[in-house]
Amino acid sequence: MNYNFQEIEAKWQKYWADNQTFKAENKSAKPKFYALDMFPYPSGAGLHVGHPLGYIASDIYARYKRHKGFNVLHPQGYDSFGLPAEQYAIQTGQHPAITTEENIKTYRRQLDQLGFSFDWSREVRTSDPKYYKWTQWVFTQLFNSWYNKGTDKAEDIESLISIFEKEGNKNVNALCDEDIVIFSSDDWENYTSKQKQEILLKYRLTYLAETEVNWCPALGTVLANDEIVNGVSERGGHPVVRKKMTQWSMRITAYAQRLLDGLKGLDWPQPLKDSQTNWIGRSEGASVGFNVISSDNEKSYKIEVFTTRPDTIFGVSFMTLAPEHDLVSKITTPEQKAEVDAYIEATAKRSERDRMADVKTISGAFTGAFAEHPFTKEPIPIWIGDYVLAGYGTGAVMSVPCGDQRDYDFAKHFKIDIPNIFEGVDISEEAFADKEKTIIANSDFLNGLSYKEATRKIIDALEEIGQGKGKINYRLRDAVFSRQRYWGEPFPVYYVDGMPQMIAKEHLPIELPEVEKYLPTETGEPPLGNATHWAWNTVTNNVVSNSEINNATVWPLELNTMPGWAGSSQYFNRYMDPHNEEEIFSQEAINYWQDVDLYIGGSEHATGHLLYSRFWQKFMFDKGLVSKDEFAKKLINQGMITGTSALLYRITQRPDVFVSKELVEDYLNEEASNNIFEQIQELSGVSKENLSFDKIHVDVSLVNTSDELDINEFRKWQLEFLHAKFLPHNGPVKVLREVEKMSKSKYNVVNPDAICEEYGADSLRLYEMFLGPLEQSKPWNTAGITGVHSFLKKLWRLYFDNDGAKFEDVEPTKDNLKTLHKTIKKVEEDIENFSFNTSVSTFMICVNELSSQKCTSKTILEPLAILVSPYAPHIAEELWNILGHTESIATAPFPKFEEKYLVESSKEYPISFNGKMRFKLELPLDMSKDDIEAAVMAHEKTQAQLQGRAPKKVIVVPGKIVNIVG
RNA sequence: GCUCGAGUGGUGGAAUUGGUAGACACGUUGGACUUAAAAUCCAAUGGCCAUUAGGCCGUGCGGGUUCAAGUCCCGCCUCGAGUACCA
Repeated sequence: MNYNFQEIEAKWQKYWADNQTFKAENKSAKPKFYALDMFPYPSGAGLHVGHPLGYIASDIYARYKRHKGFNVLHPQGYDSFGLPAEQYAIQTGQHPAITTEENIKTYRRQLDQLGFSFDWSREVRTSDPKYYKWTQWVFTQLFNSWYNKGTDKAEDIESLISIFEKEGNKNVNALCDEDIVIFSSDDWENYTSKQKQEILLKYRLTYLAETEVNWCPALGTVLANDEIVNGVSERGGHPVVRKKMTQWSMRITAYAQRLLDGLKGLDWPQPLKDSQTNWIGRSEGASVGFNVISSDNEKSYKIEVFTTRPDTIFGVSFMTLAPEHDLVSKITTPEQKAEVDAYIEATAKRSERDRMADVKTISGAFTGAFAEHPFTKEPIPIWIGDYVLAGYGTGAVMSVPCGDQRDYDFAKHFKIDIPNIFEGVDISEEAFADKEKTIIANSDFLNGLSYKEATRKIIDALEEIGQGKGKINYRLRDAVFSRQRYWGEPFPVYYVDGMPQMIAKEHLPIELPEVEKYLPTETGEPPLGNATHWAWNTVTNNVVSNSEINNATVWPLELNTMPGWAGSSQYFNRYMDPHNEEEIFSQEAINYWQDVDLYIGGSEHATGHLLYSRFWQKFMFDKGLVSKDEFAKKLINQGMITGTSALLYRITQRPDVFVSKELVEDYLNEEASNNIFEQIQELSGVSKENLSFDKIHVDVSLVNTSDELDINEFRKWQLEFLHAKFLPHNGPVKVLREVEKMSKSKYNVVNPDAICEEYGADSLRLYEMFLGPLEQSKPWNTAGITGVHSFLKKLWRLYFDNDGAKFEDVEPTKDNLKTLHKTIKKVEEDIENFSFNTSVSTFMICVNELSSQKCTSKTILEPLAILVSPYAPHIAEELWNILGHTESIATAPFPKFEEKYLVESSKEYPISFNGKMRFKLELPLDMSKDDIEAAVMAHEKTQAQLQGRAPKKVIVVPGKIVNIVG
C-alpha cells in the first residue's frame, strides 16, 4: 500500500467538515484555549506560501491543545472591507461586495486544502451588516462616553451632564480638548441645546475635530504618509497639500498611560512592546509659559512649551514655533511678514514625513517678535522652523542651543547666541545633551546643581511664579477615524443643525447605500455623497431618500466611512458569540472564553491594529462588557518568508541580449575579460566604453535548481523576449539568485496550490515548519521539500508494506520505548516553546530509528500517530483509522512521557585535553568522580596525549565531561 | 542616529542552565537494485595537511573571563526590522 496523500487529504478534509470536528462549544467542563490568527484581508492574488506560516503554527498549537484536553476556540474570518476592492470597483464598476465574495472563495479553498482545524461555524466578515452592526454600536458607545481622570476610566456621558448641571465644569478632571472654557451650572442651564452639544463633543471619546490631513485634490481623497512619495501621490503622481478637515477622532490619548502600563503584563515579543512604548512616547518634563512682549498693551499672548529639560531654561536663547502655530500670524511684525509668509507657504508643500526625514537642511524665519524669559526677563527672539511639528506637544519649543543638537544647528545657521550653561563643558563644536553628567552653571539659583536637582527646583520655581508646572507628555495623538471611502462601515450618525446624532442600537445596522460611482463627488464630498437614498427619518427610524430631507424630521446622514481598523478592533471577542443578534457577545460567552491565549501574526501590526484593539478592549473593560482589559495574553510574530528571486543580466544598450551570470562576473572581475568581451561585442555590437548590464527579474518557475534558465519557456513568457539572444549561445544561461521579500512584482512568489498538488498539505505544513524558527524571517526554497515528503513516506512504511498493514499487538522492545519516549519529551517541549522546526527533525530521527529497529508494535505506533497529528493531521487521521479507531484522532489524549524508559546506566564521556575533545570513553553513570579520574588517567590514549607530562588539573563533571589540563 | 533582532559548512538550520560545534534535511559524490529510468536503499561529505595513525584551523572581526565560550563580558563590522528633527 502506497502513501496516497491526495486521496487521504481530500477524505479527511471532507470528514472534518461533515462532522464539524473542530466546532467549539461555549459550555464545557474542559479548560478553554483560544488560539487566534490575525484577521486576513482576502486579496485578489490569493495565498502565497508566506501567508500560511503563522496559520500552520497556530493550528499545530490548537491541535496539540485538543490532545491535551482543552476546549479549543480556533476561528477564522475576513477583514473584508478595504481599499483594493474599492480601487478595483473604481476601475471596473464592479461592486466591491462581488469582488470581495470571489476573493473570499479563493481564500477559503486555499485554506481548506491545508487542513486547518478552524471552527468555520464562527466565521465573521467585517463587511457583513450583521457584523458591522456591532462595529457601529461600539462607536455609539464611545460617543456616549467621556474619560474621567479621577476614576481613571471611561464613564457614561450622562454622569458628566449631571456634574455640569450641579456645579458646572470647574472641578471636572477629564481627558478632553485643550480649549475648554470654564462655566457654572447656571451657565450650563442657559446654554442652547446646540451649545451643550458642542461642549460635550469636547469630552466624548469619539468626537469631531478639525484635523490636518494630506489632501490630494486630483484623487479627491486623503492620503496616508506612506502613500506620498516626494510630495506627490504614489498613485498617479498628483500634488498633495496639507489641509484641515472635520473628521471623527478617537480619544486614544485618554488611554496612553494605561496602554503603556498594560504592556508589562503581556507575553508579547519585546521588539513589539518596544515599538508600542516608543509610539506612545511618554516623556516627563515641564510645561512652561513664555509671555510675548508686546507694544500693544491690549493683546497679551502666551507661548506654551513642553520641555523635557526645564533645568536648562537659563540657556534659552530663542524660541521656535511650528510654522502652522496659531500665534505665528498674530505676533509676526509687519517687517517680517513677507519672509514669514513665504516660509509658511514653502512648509505647507512639504509633507510631514519630508520635513522629518530631511535632517541636513536647516531652515526657518524670524517673526520679529520677542518673548520674555520667565526669570531673567530678557527678551528672547521668536523664530519659526519646520523642524518643530505642530502635532507634537504644543508645537512650540524653548530652544536651548547648548543642550540640544537641533537647536544648536539652528542657532549656528542663523547666528543666534549659544550661551553655555554647563560647568566644564566645551560647546564650541556641538551641543551637550548628557543628562547624567550635567552640572548647571550661569543659571542663577540653579548653579552647581545636577540635572535631577535642577529640574525639581525649577519646576517649583515655575509653579511659584505661575508660569509652569511639571507635566507628562505623550507622543501618541488621537486617532483619525474618518475615511473618504466607499468600502467601509458607514457611521450610525445623522446631523441635526450640523451636530452629530447617534442612531440607537435597535435601528442598527445602518447599511452601506448603493452608489453609481465609487469616486468622490464633483463637489469633493466622499463617495457616499453619490447616494440618493442617504437620509435619516427620525420618526420612522429608517434610511430614506435625500429628497425627503426637511431639517425637521429627516436629516442628512454622515458621508464618511470608518477606517480599516474599526472592524478589526473587537473581532476577537465577536468570535466568542458570532451569531448573537441581541448583543455584541453574551456575558456567558465572554466570561467563558475571556481572552485570546495565543495570537499569531505579523509584526507590521505593531502600532496599528494591536494598539487600537488594546484601546477598544480597555474601553469595553471600563464599560463592564469584558472581564479582561488586555485581549491577548501571548502574541507571536511569525517571520517573513522571503523569496529567492532570479535575476538575469541584460546588456543595457541591447535589451534583447542576455548574458549568463558567471560570464558577467568574470568580465566585471576582469578575469579573461578580453575573450568574453569579444563574444559580447560579436553578439551585441556594443563598444567596451558603453557596455553595462541591467538585472531583470525572471519568473522563478523558468529557472531550475542549478540556476539555469529555460530559454524556450523564457521566450514564451513575455512577448518582448521572443527573439532574445543569449550568451553563451548553446551553453546553459545562468541567473543570479537574490533573497528578497516575496512579491508578485519580483516574480518570486510560490503558490501553495502547486505544492499541495505535488506533495500534499501535510508535506507543505511540515516543510514550512522545518524551514527554521517561526519568528525568524527565512528564505523559501522548494528544493528541500522532498526531504519532508520522503519522511512522510517512511512514516507510512512503518505501518504498511506492500501487502498492507504490518503493525501487530506485540510487546515493544526497550529500544522502541526509548525512541518513542524521547520523542514524546522533545516534541512536547518543542510545541510549548513554539520551536516547531526542531520537532520535525525529532520526528525524522524517531522514524529513522524505528525503521532500523524494524518496529511493528502497536504500543509504539499508536502514540506516534498522535504525536505527528498536530503537524501532519491528514496522514495521522488515516493511520489512526487503520489502527482501528472510529473516532477522529483530534481529541485523542497526548501520549504521556515516562522518564523510566530513558534511564541510562552508562555514559560515553568525551575526554578533553585543554578543552579539546580527543576521544570518548564509556563509563558507568554511578561511578564516582575519583573513579572516573582514575579510569581516564589509566587509559592508554590519555597517556598518549600526555606524552609523559603530569597533568596540572583534571576536571571531572559526572554525567557530562572530563577535561585534563596540562 | 536610536531601539530591537540576526551573523554557524555549498544551502536551510541544530546545539534548552557555558561542557563532544555542524543534529536533521537539502545538495554533491560514490555504490546497490534495474535492460534503463524513476522510486528506494547504503556510504562519504566544514577547511587544510597527512599513505595511515593522526594533526592544525574553524561559529562576522579584535580583545577578555574560564579547566572549558557559538553561548558570558568589553570594543567594532555587516545585514535585517521598526522608528525618528519627539523638544
